[in-house]
Amino acid sequence: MRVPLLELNERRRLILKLVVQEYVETSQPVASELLVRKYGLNVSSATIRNELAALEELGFLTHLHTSAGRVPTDVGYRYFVANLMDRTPLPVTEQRTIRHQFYQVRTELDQWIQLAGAVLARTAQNLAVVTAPRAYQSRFKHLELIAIHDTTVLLVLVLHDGTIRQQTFSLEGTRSQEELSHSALRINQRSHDQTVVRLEELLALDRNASVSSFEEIEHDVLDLVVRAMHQFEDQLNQGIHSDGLMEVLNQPEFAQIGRIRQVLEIVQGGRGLGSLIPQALASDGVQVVIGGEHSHDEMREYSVVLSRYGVDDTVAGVLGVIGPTRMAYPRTISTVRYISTVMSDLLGDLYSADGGR
Amino acid sequence: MRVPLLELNERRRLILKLVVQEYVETSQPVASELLVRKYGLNVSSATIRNELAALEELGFLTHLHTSAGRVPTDVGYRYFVANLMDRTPLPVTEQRTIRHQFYQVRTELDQWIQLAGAVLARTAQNLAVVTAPRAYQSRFKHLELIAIHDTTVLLVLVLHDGTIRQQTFSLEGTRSQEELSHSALRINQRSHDQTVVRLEELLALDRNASVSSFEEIEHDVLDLVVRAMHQFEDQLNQGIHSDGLMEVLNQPEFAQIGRIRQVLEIVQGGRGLGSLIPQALASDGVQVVIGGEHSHDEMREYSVVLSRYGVDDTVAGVLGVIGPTRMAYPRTISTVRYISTVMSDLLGDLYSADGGR
DNA sequence: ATTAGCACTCTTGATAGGTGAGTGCTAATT
DNA sequence: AATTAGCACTCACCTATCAAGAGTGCTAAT
Repeated sequence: MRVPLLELNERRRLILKLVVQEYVETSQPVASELLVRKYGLNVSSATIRNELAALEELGFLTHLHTSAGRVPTDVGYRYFVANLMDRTPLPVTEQRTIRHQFYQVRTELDQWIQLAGAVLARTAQNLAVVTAPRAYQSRFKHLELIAIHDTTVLLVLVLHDGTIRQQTFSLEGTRSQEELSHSALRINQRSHDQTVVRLEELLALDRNASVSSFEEIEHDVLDLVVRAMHQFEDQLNQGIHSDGLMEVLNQPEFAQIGRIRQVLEIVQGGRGLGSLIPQALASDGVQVVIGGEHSHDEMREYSVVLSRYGVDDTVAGVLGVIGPTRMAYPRTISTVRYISTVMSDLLGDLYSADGGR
Repeated sequence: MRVPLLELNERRRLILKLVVQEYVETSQPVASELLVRKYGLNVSSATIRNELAALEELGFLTHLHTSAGRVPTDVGYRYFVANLMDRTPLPVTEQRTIRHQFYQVRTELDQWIQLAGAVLARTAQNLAVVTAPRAYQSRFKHLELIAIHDTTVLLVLVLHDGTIRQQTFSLEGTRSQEELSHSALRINQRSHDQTVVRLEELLALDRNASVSSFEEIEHDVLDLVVRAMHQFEDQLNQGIHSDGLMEVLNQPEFAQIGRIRQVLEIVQGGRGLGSLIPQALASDGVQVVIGGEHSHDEMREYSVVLSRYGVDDTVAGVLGVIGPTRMAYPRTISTVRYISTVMSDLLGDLYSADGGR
């Protein structure tokens, strides 16, 4: 219905669907005879062969060599995902198991990310990627200064989106914890909910003013804060958490180390992912990019299923799965969709309607 | 000198050394002819063959098959490490490069760990592992309570050893930031530098007292703190940071995915590592365990070079390298040793003589 | 003690033949 | 017009065989 140009009759749709499902399951080229036997089709294998040849002519299937069974092309997978696959959500029992695990560790953001990666990787049997949720514009929320010893101070910076940065720095002289706490209080009062840009303005203004409202140490601390926040924004695409290397090792596609190296490069270097993630952040629902549809050559042999998660226009991250084009799309898509809603719910608890103040 | 039983004459020592070096470099079995040609030995290949046969008889070398060159056994590597290898420290230029990188990111502990892993993996061309430094007994240092919204509060817990834990929790009613800060202050004053055990006693005492010195919310928070600290101590062997998968993929030993899976299991599951790390923590200097010397079967094909790093009896972690027994021991050992001193120095800045108060 | 010489062993790579799975086509059937 | 039985054909895959080459181990000479 959606793509009348590529409309197929019922039988061809069924056959294409079966070929995709069978190939995804067994990773073996699918033969005409097997389809007839396994699925009890009431036609002979010769008929199926004719249909397979037609589907190949139309670009949905290929051959590796003359006497091999059929294998879906990227176009075939795309048609399957768009028109043929069952769109059943994740079984309720699985939903419960997953949600339960998240509520078990309802404590730390980092753990949610780890858990999302682990669950995704295990259920999709592929490599999972999760980015930390990021506020659209990071705002200062709170800082603490803690005397470590003598002249060393630990700065703990809490941003509006819940992320925490810590770093140590050295002072010229010694300060007591009381003095540090006092400085922190003064900074917190003046900087609450400010963006980096605003903080920089504030800082510049104060430096030029004849009577500064900040002490020297407070200036230094704010400098650190500004630098940390900038650094943070630059890291947007960095820090992609991944899991499931063990899983992909079991996929026959990764029997040769060359493929493993490729995937490792994609996940670590992230050139190919780098462009997909902002795209997914800007979209709603689950995005599926199949093999040759990728704009980056290095990803032409892989498929990616991504979804944004987060709270409206407040804070958002991306999670998804990378695997060979021979991927269990229905299951992967519903898992990605479900986990993204769970993560969104969890974030929602953190940032209610008032936007996290 | 050290092991008179296994004392070898000069020529055999030289030949064993050359075989090990040659095999480590080329990963090809070493032939008698090659040794003569490449190293200009003033004897014939037949003589070398006799010596090789003798070294094999003594257990230092093997054969894969009759017409193959010699390969060191684990015993051979051990003798090499103990008696033959050059013990030159890392070249000063490399030392400077490495130290420079650490001072570049002199901010966050997590970054030191990451950097140590990255540098180790790259220079040793193998898998690097780094555990976070842990205080021998974790003590409470400081906590902060930050109002996220309505009833949700972010608890930031700073431990004595510089580690930071964060988690959110919900309150019954609403509290202002001022109230929360006040509670935090009260807890901080009473709990500073206490161990978990002591905190629990304090908490129990206070609960039984007719007039409690803590408010209800403060009890709840302290409960969370105690639980977090316990959880933290249980995690001792967890959270091993690793790096260098890309590196090991280039080693010919890992041409088959079976080996990759093995190594991944060692690093992730850490059964084999689990017993080595406490051992390394309790020792001084660099520990080398070669192949069959491992007590865990799963590690019999790998060698491990580990070193403790840290400050005296205050805080310590472990870092090292895992690779095939065919490993560049001199280089790996000096790198591990050097990076452990750098990390120790950095930690020393954090915990000076007074023990980090 | 050393070494030249040589037989012997075992890997590696190439080649060839056999097998079987699966297609594509043709002609017969419904 | 669609379906199908029948069969030739193709190609990957496996196995066997062979030749070449590398390297050892031994023997006998130095």
